Amino acid sequence: MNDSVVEIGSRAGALPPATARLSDVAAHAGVSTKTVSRVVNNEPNVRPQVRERVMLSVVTLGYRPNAAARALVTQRTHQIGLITTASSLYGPTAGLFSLEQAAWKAGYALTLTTVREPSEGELAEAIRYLLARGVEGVIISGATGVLHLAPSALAGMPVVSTSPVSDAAPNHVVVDTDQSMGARAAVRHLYDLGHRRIAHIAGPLSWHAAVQRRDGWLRGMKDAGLEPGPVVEGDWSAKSGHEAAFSLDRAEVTAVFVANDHMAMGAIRAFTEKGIQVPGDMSVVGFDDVPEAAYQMVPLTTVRQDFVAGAERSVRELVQLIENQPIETTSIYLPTELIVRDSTASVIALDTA
Amino acid sequence: MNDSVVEIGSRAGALPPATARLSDVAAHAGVSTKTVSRVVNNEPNVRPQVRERVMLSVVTLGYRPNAAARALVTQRTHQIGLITTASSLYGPTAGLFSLEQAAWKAGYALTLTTVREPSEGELAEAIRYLLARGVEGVIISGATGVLHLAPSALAGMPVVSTSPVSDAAPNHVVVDTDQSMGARAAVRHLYDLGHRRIAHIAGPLSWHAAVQRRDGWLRGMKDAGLEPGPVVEGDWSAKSGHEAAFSLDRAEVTAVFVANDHMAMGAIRAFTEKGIQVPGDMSVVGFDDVPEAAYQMVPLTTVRQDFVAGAERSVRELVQLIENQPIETTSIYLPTELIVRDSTASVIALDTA
DNA sequence: TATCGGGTTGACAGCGTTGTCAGACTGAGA
DNA sequence: TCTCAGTCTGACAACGCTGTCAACCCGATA
Repeated sequence: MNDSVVEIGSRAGALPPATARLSDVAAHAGVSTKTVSRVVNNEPNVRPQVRERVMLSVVTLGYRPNAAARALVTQRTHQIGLITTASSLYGPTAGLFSLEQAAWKAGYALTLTTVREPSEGELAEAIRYLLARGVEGVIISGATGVLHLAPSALAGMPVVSTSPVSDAAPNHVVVDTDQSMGARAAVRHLYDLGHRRIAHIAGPLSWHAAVQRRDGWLRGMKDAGLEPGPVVEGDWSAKSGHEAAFSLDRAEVTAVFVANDHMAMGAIRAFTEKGIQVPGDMSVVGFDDVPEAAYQMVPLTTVRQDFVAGAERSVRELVQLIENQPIETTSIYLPTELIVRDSTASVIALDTA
Repeated sequence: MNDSVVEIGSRAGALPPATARLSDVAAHAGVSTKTVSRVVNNEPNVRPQVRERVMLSVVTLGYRPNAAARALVTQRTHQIGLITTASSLYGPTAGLFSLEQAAWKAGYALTLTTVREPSEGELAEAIRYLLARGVEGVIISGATGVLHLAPSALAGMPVVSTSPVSDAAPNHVVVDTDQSMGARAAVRHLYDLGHRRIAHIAGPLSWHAAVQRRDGWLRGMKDAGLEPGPVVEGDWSAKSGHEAAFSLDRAEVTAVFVANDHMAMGAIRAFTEKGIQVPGDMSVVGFDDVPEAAYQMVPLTTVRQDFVAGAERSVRELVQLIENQPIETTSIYLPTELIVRDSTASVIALDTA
């Protein structure tokens, strides 16, 4: 007895390669498997002395519970699936790690799945895949327009997504930042600076987020009594922002609301190439507030999203769904924040120039 | 019989909510569970007629195999764990999705884990966590200096990482881009442009990648017979690049090799603020080739890494390790590519200016 | 017709764990 | 000392699947 204590204390070298089972621990400690199970799961009704002896055996044998066996009998896997678009866009990515941390804290593991294109077919395949892995709920992030999820494919599984779903599913919550409000704030900001002709460089309109931002811009223009300027559709990339900006005419437009920061960077670059100064001749507002936005040659005015908060909220809602706790609402929209930097300026300055 | 065929054909409405078991399918098809198992697993020795009947029952009942039960009996989970740093840095992130796709293709699911700080303790915790989840191998990405992995913690589990491991473990392969060579190429490029006083803005030197790039720069300087300029350590962020650049003296230095693109962006911004033109007065080379690097106000000369190739290779090696196939080498270094754009210029132009 | 061999099928055990339930043990009170 | 309630402990079945092995069927051959 004392010997083994010493051995543990000194972190005896190699652990047994083949992992011990509950019954091995039981034999080693001289108790039943059930008692070991109780100790391992921190259940009550075990004499402290026995508990200690069992724990010692657990450590000595390097016992680790077998997740599959446990899942089989408890019918719980404590796994949640994440479906996201396979692109290193800042948005979907930024939330990813917060998602994992939140899931970890809640006692769940994250299984990752990607879809190239958020088509109904690919989505269904991803869901099947996760279902087969035994996940207890799914988070659908970033991608896609309104989701068309065959309810049968989901089999009643809890889902949290950033996009709304066509058929109102029973176990579904939408958690997203309030894209539309963010866009309206951007327009308002430009309006307050005296801009009246404001264009929009949109994201790919197959994305719900892109539609939301465009609609927010439209709404903002209408609210201000302005005629919406031209809209050009990009694909979120700096490259596409660069191209889009080339098609914008300085005579028609004094400001652009761009659907994300990377396109905004491309746009600013394009304006510069055309001899249009930002913000002197043209104001630009981005969206996302990527970390490097503040350190561009022209620090970017942009709309900040709180991806961390979104991720945490998503996990919270999903876990509530999984554990059958009551949920308050089925759609949650998180606030955005306008960050004013140097890429926007008063139109007065322009006119006097 | 015909009835059910029709029902299937018309995609009869709601599927049963509780998922059917193998025995249910067996009963429905009038065969043994073993036969259903054979059909589901595509094993031979089942009469085509029976096979079809079983498949029909599978579809009718909406049967999905129970992963836990399967894992329990086969002792295989087909899950691999990913440990990565919880930051939306471009590098670790860019490979993530390729990793998932490669794993999917190889028939494995990815379980995600993050560590805040790649300390020995956090790493051990993450490994324990993954082990408890039953992963068959682990990929450690991005983070950290030389890994100190207690072999006991790993319990002989296959590991692929981007950083080398202190104790040579038996089941371990390193897959990384050849950071050092990339850095040397950058220095060489600056040298060829006539630069002789070249500084370095390094990443956090707790990162293996940062050390590699700094050492590559040092080596490149030595190879060219140059005295290494000052080194300033950043934290990968644009902000830190901005700060670092402020401490660099134009009188001492005509070029900077920056350890990643985002710091390079911050540095360029800082130089501009100080009235130092890039590339006129100062050449800057980045590292990574982030998508927006080409669309900066000063398009960035940088060293491109192929994250996709790295991810695919990592999965390939890990799967080989898991499936006990022979591996060729225990460390693999992928090539980089120098992308020359506008942030570097000949030093001649500088002198004449 | 009897025998043989291949393809096909099913009975049964077992993977490692937890839930159920009955039994054993304990100390307090009569 | 005996009873009783409460605490502790273990035997056993079950979770859903696959591996093993024996049994069966069939046509071909002797």
